[in-house]
Amino acid sequence: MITGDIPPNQTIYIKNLNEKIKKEELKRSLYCLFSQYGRIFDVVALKTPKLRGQAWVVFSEVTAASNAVRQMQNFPFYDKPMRIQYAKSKSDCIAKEDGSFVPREKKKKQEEKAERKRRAEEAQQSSMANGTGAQSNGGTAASFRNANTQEAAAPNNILFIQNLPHETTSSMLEMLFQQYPGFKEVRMIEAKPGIAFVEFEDDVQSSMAMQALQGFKITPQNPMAITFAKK
DNA sequence: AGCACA
Repeated sequence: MITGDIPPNQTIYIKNLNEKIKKEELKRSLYCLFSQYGRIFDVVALKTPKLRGQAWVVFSEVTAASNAVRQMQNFPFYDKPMRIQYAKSKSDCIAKEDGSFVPREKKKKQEEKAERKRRAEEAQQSSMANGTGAQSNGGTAASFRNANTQEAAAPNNILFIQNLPHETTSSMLEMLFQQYPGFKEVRMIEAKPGIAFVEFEDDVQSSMAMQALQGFKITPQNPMAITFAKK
């Protein structure tokens, strides 16, 4: 198992990222790519010699992180398969929320280790208690994501689009999606307004389109919620 | 390969 014995954490650690991608673009793309699994609090990436090619994505829920670890394992991202694990420690932005944050200063390695351990234990405890602190802002793409958080779909060349205005036509969606490589077709169902399926050649191309158009608003009230279609 | 938050 690639996750080894690292306990579940709401933050995932990603390595084997393409080091040529600029930090800001990398963070944006990771944000888009992983928002399908749940609400993201933060994406951390540094280009220092020790930390390039790696990133942390902080989710609001451990379940979202678990889906992401499973489903996106080895996903080809900028031509390199992502290697994903749970992070080894709690992210600062989480610690700040739950009050356990202590600004770090230079410490000896011994103390550092002890602190790691303490934090990991804390993380497990709080995932047991499982009080959900995330408030949903109903009506946005977030609520659709939440619906999919427990059972996320694996990457697929077909995208499932929700929250479209009922007036949306397939030619409108074609205009939007055909600008991305690998586009094949849009399918809508008369009897089910508000949703659509968009097919691409493969799942790399479909996920690039998903990243680009996630949350796209046809009207201000209708941010698109894009997930992979279920197989 | 590499586990941070400036």
